Amino acid sequence: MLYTVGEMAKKLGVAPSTLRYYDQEGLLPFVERSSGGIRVFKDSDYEWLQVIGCLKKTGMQLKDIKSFIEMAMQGDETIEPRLALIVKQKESVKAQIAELEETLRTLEFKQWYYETAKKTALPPFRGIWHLTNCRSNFEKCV
Amino acid sequence: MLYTVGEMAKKLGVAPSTLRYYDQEGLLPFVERSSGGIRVFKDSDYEWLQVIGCLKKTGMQLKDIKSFIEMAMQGDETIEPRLALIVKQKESVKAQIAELEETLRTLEFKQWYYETAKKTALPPFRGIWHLTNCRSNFEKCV
DNA sequence: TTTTGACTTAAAGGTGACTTTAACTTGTAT
DNA sequence: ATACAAGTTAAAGTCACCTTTAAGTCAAAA
Repeated sequence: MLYTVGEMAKKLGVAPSTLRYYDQEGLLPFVERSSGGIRVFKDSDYEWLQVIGCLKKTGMQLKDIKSFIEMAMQGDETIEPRLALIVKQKESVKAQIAELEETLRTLEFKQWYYETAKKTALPPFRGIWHLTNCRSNFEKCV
Repeated sequence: MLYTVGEMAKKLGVAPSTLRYYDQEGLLPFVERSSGGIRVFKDSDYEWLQVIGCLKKTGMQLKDIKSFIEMAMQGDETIEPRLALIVKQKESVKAQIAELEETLRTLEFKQWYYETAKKTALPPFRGIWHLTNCRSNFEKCV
């Protein structure tokens, strides 16, 4: 199965210009061209693009994704550094999750605060600190 | 306790230029000035800045944080929309966590793949699909 | 009082990731 | 054969978020 840039973009849910930009930036060295110069995407290219998408979701920059793709194109001799990079990204994603969970807890406290303020028509906490599940690093209740 | 822009920046772990930029963008309407025009940060301003930091961590844009701050400056009459916004951000953060957890699972599979490839010096999966904990939305093993 | 370091502003510069534009080409459908 | 949608490129534009620069001011210490 073969695809034009527009078809592949649709399949991925991105703009065609995004794929052209990635190609220009050297992220798509695997994509071939027709005799007339038109990009021809294969199913295996879709899988490459899924890898790019996965790395992007980890917050990796395009230039680093490019390096990864270049390594992968080299073949099995680059398995070690690629593995190292995957492990590094795993740790990064774990840290991002931990930070978002902390942020979530802060938001939950703020929600509780606003809901209490609404009910009582007064700021909460008039000597009831010990009753609340409030956060140790307590912040201004805005 | 009072702070200059440099001291507050240090306390927050950001560049002084960042605080000046936020002020310029209208995110810090609460910060007062000395007679000579120097910004004077109070402890309560630190707490405002923590709120800004929290919202930034949810991925909110500066212009939306500005709206939130402006509402909070209005007082209790804006509690309802502020609560709604907090709840919305909570959902957004939950979705971000879910996506990162999915990404993490993909990375874990890739790590397993590379480690197996290293051991066997051959790509994994030669009829052993059913033995693996591999992902249903299987991707090219790059 | 003078020095010195940190402050002030407006304006320009930088970065990352695209998107848009303009002029042109390709390739399929009638 | 011709039209036409969708492809091509280089270059410029956009957006969010800062950072840097330049020229000048403030205020605490020597």
